Amino acid sequence: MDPAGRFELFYRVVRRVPRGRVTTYGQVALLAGMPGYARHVGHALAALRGTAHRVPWQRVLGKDGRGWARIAILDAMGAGAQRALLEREGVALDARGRVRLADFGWPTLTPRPAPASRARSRPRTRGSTGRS
DNA sequence: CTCTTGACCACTC
DNA sequence: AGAGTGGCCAAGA
Repeated sequence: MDPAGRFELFYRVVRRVPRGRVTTYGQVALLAGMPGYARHVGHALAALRGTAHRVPWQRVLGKDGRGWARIAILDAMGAGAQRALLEREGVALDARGRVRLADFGWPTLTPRPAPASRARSRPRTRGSTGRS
């Protein structure tokens, strides 16, 4: 398949993000069936700059902490543009530019109130190389 | 071809 | 809470 095919896989996932919602690079990679490839999602979206696309790239943020996401674009202008677009969609960003996934996250996560016992059970077991 | 950087993520100190 | 570290893989210099 053509090289762009792989990116298309990510784009397809991003396109599923409804307006007014946000997701994270890692989540996109996971939904695309390529866990651990969050970085590639970033590259794929970066490749969209200035090109004709219908990918809501602004709805993809970097994960910040447990239930928060944050704009990960290094370029100040790109980051500003993303923030503006998100606000226009109704996504409320914190003073620090963070978004609460519990409110705007996608897909809708199961509301998991922090249990009294610190049984975290390690949500991401990406220790394995995932190869072979 | 090697080295560096990157729109990442999670763990550790 | 902030900084450092390791890991993943791709693209650009």
